[in-house]
Amino acid sequence: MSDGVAERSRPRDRILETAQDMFHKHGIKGVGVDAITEAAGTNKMTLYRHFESKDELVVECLRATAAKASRIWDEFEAQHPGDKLAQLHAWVQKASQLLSADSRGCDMANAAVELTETDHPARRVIKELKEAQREKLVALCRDAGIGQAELLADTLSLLLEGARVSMQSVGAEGPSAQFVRMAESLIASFRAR
Amino acid sequence: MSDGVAERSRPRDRILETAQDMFHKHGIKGVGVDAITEAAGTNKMTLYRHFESKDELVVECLRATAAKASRIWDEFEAQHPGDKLAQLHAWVQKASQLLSADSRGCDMANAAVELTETDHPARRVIKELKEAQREKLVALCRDAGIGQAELLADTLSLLLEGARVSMQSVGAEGPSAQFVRMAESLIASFRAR
DNA sequence: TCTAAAAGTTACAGACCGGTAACACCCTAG
DNA sequence: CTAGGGTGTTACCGGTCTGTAACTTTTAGA
Repeated sequence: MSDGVAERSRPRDRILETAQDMFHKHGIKGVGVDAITEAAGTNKMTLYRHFESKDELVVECLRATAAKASRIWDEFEAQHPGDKLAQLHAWVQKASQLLSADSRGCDMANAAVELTETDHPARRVIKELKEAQREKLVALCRDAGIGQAELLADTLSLLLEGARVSMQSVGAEGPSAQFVRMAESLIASFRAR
Repeated sequence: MSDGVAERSRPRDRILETAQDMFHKHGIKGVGVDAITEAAGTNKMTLYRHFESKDELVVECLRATAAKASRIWDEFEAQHPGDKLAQLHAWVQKASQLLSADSRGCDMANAAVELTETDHPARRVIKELKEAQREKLVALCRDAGIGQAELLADTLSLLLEGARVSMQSVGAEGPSAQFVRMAESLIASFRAR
């Protein structure tokens, strides 16, 4: 009898994974630590033995999701070794998959919207992780031989960020439905210069 | 002795205006009705005499901000009567002003991120108001003589939406700093077709 | 098997939340 | 002047939240 998400692993791992899922679905302020621990098949005391506060748990969740995202970049390299342009197209393809169905968008962006306290510990790591992702995309564009790599990377970033939040306000049939077409024609346009 | 935001107007108006400001700054779940009424120079009972719940207050706030935004479109027409292309450039200019300093982005998008309950009354109006804004921009692009008006409007929408959320995660010096350049070169590119 | 660490259990503190009841007040229209 | 609606005040309800204390049970390793 498995608890679905929560297999019999170490409680800390179960809490981290369950928290990621619940924060994503219901928002950070929309889910309490009691609900997390119950869904993870453990209890509140155990959570507070592994994480010094809910805020720190949030930080760890964001780091974990960023680590998962980072692994996707490794797949790009594995699928198209050395072919940076193909990897860029793979990025577009992967990004478009994030826009299907009922996804609730980017956890880091959502957290930035939700956690308005300017001194919240998560704000630091959100900025760090987002900047790291940006530099990865810039490097990919540059290595793909595109002249204005920073500008293309930033444009693609904003398009994706916008598409992921647009989905949450008007749904997947809104402007975000055209993401792939926008991104591909942008890349073509930049390559033509 | 004026209370800053809260002049001596009708309590309902003060509550509405104060709530808009506080929801924008601290988020919806980040501010309680007590804090709103206190800042508005009134009390909780008066709030509940004018709004049947906090959720309904949120809805009214979103409608109010949308109405303000709608007034800006009238300015475009007033400043450049009949010249739809100039109005489109004015839109870009106005949009870029939303990206300066420490703005917390679009209230409707933020609310969509924050209010994860699928049956929240605000979700209806967010979708309605966002779709209305989209159609306005599509019409503007079309009337400006651009062929693929829908695609340009959607691209500009996603860019702005992305820029406004990017600001909240990495700040105004991130990708959103290039918004004007992106938007203008997009418009030029669409016009050249 | 014995031991020590990890995990579970129960109860609780203190704060905040949305929302309501009852009552006193004030200000304006008639 | 008076009546009545809008407003202010205080107190309260029931619920939820993060975080902690004290204690018991389970688990894993030597």
